[in-house]
Amino acid sequence: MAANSRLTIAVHALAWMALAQRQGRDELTSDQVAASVNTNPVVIRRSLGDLRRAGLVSVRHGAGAGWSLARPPEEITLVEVYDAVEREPLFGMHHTEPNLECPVGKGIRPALGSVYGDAEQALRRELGRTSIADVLRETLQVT
Amino acid sequence: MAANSRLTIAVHALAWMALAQRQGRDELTSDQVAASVNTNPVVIRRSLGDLRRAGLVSVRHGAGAGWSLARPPEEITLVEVYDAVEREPLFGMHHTEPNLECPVGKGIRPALGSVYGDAEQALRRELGRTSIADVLRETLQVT
DNA sequence: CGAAATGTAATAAAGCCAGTTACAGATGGA
DNA sequence: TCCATCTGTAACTGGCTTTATTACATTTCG
Repeated sequence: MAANSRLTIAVHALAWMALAQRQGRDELTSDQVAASVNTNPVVIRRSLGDLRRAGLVSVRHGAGAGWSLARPPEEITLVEVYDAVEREPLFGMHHTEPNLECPVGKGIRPALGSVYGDAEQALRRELGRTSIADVLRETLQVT
Repeated sequence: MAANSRLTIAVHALAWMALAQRQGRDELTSDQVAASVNTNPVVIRRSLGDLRRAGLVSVRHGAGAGWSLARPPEEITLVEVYDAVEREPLFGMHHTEPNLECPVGKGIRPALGSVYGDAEQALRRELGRTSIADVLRETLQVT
C-alpha cells in the first residue's frame, strides 16, 4: 500500500494550531504551519482546505489573513480529520473485473465489500477515540 | 491512499481454492486461479508465494504441480492474509523530517506512531473475525 | 528424457503523491 | 484608492508503487 502522509500532515497542522492558540496566537498563515511541518506552503493550503471544507478550521483572506481552529481541540477527533483528507477506500478491489462465470468471481466483490466496510468502521471507531488535544499532550511529553 | 488490491487478490485465490477443494480438486495451478481472478498467472504466483511464506498454502513443483490450502479454510482468517501480503504501514509519516526546533515537530512522530499503531490493531482485530470459509459462504450467497 | 509447472528478474505503462512555480482573487491598512 | 499580503488553485515535475507481461532457469512427475 502506497501509504500517503495526508493524515500526518493534517494532524500535525492542527496540533500546531492548537499549541499556538494556547499561546495566544489564534491565527497562523500557511507559511508558518509549513515551517513546522517542513514542507511547501501549498501542500499546507491544500490540506487545510480539506479541513475547512469539513468545518474543522476557518480561514480569513487578504492581508493579515490566516487559519484558525473552528472548534476546541478537545472536540476534534482524528476520525473527522481522516474523513476530511482521505478519499480512497482502504483496500482496492480487482483492477479488472473478475471472471463472472466462476461462482467465486461472481460473488466475491460484494462479499469483500462487506468485510472491508466492517474493517474500516473498526479503524474509524479507534481513530474517533483520540482528539487533537490528546495528540498535542502526547507530543509535548517527548522532551 | 493508493489502495492496492493485494488483499483482494489473495482472498479471492484462497476462496477459489477452498471451493475447488470442496469439489474434490485439491490442487490448482496458477493458470487456473488466474482464470477466475482474471489476471496474469505471474501476479497469482507472486501472491500465492507470499501466502506460502506465511504457511497458508503449499505448492508442489514440476509437472502436474499445483497449489493447495495448508490449513482448513475455517482456520485461515483475513488478518493472516493481510499480514502475509501487506508490507507497508497504513499511514505514512512525513516525507521530510519535521522541524525539530518546533515542539510539535519534535514530538509529533512518536505520538502519531502510537495512535496509528492502535488504529492498525483495531483493523487487524476486525479482520481476524472473518475466515476464508466465511468469505466463501458470503460469496456463494450472491445468486 | 521431456512436458509442465513454479520462481523470479526485467521491463513497461499507468497512476498517485509531494513539491514547486505561477498567478488570479480577496482584503486589511496606509 | 492603492498596495502589500495572503489564500485558492491550476499546471507541471520527479519519484515511487502497482499491475501486467515476457522471458527463462529450475524443479519434478511420468
